[in-house]
This record gives sequence, structure tokens and C-alpha cells, in this order.
Amino acid sequence: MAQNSDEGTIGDRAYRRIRGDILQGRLAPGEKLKLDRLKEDYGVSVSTLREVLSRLSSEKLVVAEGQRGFEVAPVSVEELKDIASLRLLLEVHAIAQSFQSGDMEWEARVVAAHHKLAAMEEKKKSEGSPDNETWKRYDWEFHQALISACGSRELMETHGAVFDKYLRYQMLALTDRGEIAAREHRQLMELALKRDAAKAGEVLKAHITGGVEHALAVGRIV
Amino acid sequence: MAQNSDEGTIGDRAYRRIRGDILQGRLAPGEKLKLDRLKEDYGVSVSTLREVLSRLSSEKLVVAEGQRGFEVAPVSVEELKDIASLRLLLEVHAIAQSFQSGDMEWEARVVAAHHKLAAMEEKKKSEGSPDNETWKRYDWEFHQALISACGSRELMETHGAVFDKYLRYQMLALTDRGEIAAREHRQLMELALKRDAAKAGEVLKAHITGGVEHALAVGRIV
DNA sequence: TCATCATAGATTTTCGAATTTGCCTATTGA
DNA sequence: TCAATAGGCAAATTCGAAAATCTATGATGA
Repeated sequence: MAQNSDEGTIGDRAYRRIRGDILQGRLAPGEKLKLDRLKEDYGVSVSTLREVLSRLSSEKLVVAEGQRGFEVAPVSVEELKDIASLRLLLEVHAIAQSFQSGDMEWEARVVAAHHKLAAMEEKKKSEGSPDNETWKRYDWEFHQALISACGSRELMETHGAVFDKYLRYQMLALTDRGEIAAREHRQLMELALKRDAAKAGEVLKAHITGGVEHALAVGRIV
Repeated sequence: MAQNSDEGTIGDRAYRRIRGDILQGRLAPGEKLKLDRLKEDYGVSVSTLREVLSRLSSEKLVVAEGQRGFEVAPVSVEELKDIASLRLLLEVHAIAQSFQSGDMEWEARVVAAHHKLAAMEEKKKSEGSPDNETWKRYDWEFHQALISACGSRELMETHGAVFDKYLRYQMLALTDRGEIAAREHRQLMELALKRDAAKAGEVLKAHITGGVEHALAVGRIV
């Protein structure tokens, strides 16, 4: 069975690793990405690295200026708010579409994704936070499931890209709102089954703006 | 004075050329992009080419599957409709924001962009269509100007990416609706000055869906 | 006849070195 | 003292060749 981190070319694997390191904050915002150092750290050649960094710069996770090399994209409260409001726009619209045309398979996906996420949230409450990475993946999978019946591949991919950037801020702030977020997730699932898109939009708005405020309150974002 | 096509590294120039060739349809949808041939055509080495193609594949203008190389992203009526509806979502929202907070500078940008576009549309009507490329750029600049006061960099960049993909379909269909589109452009400018976002949204919807229908009617999209 | 496997050719992926460019420091001249 | 310039070093960019992978063709055996 092909492990995710084993499949694809060397370049693909390096891409996933570096992308993950940026999203998780292991590569800090604004950090200079010197080719020679990365070559050591990730064990690939400079050409392959450039390929990877080019991809990431077109996703705006890395900035490439002139012929002065690459660095990790900086963060700012302004951008966080901006990303959050774009996520809200896309996700509210996608939810409305999804709620309208979702079938039983879709409901099953939503319930299943919520089950995994809720279990993780429960575990976090009792044991602290052992594995931020998989928790965030479950969060992603749940929101992805909610909109998975929207019928638009473009919308889902664009939403995914924005969501990942949003996630980077959450990881950088090392913050989560625990029970509040868990309750909102449950509400979203229930509203999905009731097909109440209007109410779901409101909950989502509270969910996202709440997440932003909480991240800013921690004050780790410059 | 640095010409656009002269600035940046060799890689950047190749990127712009290849991207343009895809958008203009000179590189056909689905076409296999063999490294050796491109090496000749664009006069750069394989490593540089891969870097360029990686960037383009993260923009979904080329697809890169496994270790079987690259090809120009295919087109489909389904994707055209999908892209159009995403463009509509983003642009309607951005217009509403922009109309609300646009200042006099913004109005001037809108009027100026419309002036250039209208002149070009007039010229096309009388002389046929000599220069599709700059006409489409003026179209882009006008729509960009309309939303330029929306206050969200993320929204504008995302809209720009979607708009370019939409444009590729228009170029492939080699179609324009001449006077109809010109009239809609004028209406949009006038509504911008009147700050009537609701009506502008309706006109934009007609503008985009009309463009899609017209492109499909020509039947050049598979 | 048909499926399976091996082999050769074509193509992609990866690498390390050569070239180019930018940056810092020291020297010169005013 | 300060501005300007040259030189040297560090880093990024670009290249072409070596290695890995895929694809098409033909041979083998049931």
C-alpha cells in the first residue's frame, strides 16, 4: 500500500514536506530560504528545490523576489482578516449549494467526518493536544465534506487553497477554541442534515471570525 | 526603460511566454508538452522549463501527472460553466465592496479603463479585430478597475486567476459579442458612478452568462 | 490465438557544476 | 568625512549530462 509520503517523485515528496513545514510554522514567516541549506535539510538538489519553491510561490506560501531568492511568505493581521473573509465568502456560498443538492452519500460523508473530528476534539479536551497535525486535517476534512456536494470543482479547489492559508495562521497562533469550536462543528453538522443553509452561514461566520479574534488575542501574529 | 518582456530572469520570461501561449490557444488544450521540443521552441534548458511548468501546473493551466510529464490543461464545457460561475461569485461580491468604499481616485480609474476599452471596441467594430491580445487586456483592466476598491488583496488575486482561465476559453472560442458586450461595459461604468451594486451585479451576470453561451454556440470547445 | 514477459528506445526526473548576479567591504579621490 | 567605485565573496540562476522511469515492440510459451 502506497503511503502518502512515499508516493510520487522525489520532487513531489519534497514539495509536501516543505509545504507542511510552512503550514505548521516549522519554517517561520519571513525566513530566508537558502538553497544550500535546504539542500542539506531535505536531501534534494538545487534544481529540484527551485521547482518546489516555484510551485509554493505561485500558491503565495513563498515569495520569490527578483534574483534574490526565496523566502517564506510573511504574515500580517491584515492578511489574516482578508483570508478569513474570503474563506467565509467561498464557504458560505458552497454550503448553500451543497445543502441544496446533497444526497444521502453526502450526508454520510458529513456525519463520518464529524465523527472523526468530534472524537479528536474530545481527546484533546482530556489529554491536552498531542497531535495538532491530524486534528487540523480532520477539521479540514469536515469542512471539505460539508461543501463536497456543491457541484463545483473550481470552487472546492479555490476554497481548499484559501483554507490552507487560513490554517497556517491558526497553527502559528497555536490556538484553538476547544469546546466552542467543537460546539459550532456539531451545529454545522446538524444544520447540514436539516438543510438550513441560512443558519449554517451564520454559524460559519461566527466560527471563522471567532477563530480570527482568538488567534489575534494570543498576539503571536505580527 | 524596462520592457515587460525583458525584465526578470530567463525563467520569468519563459514563464510569461508559455503562459501567454496557453491563454491565447497557441498551445492547444491537451497538447503534450515534451521537454525537448519546448527546449528548442523557447530556448531554455530542461531544468528551467520544469520550473516554469511546475508554476503553471499549480495554476491549473497545465497538468502534471505522475512521472509522465506535462500537458496543457484540457478544456470542457463543464469547466467553462464552473469557472464562469466562480468568476461571477467573486466579481459580484468584489463589486459590491468596491462600490461602497470607492473614492474619487477609483472613479477615475474606472472611467479611464472604460475609455481605453470602449475605444478599442469601437475600433474593432470598424476595422475587424486586429489585436485580440490588447483588447482582452483592456477588458481585464476594466473589470480589474471596477473591483479595485474592494479592499481585499486576496479577493483580487483570486479573481485575477479565475478571470485568466475564463479568458482562455474566450480566446479559444475566438468569439466576442461586439456591441452587446460594449453596451454592458458602458452600463457597468455608469452603475459604478451611481454606486448601484445590485443592478451592476445583474448586468455582470448577464455579461458573463452571455459570454459563456456565445462561446458555446460557436462550438469550438469540446 | 492470446496473454505474459523481456528488451530497446524515448522521455522524464534528478543531479552537480558552470555561469551570472547581487551584496559587502575596502580603497580612492574630492 | 563622505561619495563613488572596484574587487571579492556569497548566493541564485542556468545548463547539459547521468540516472530513473515509462512505452512500444517483439519474442516466448500455453
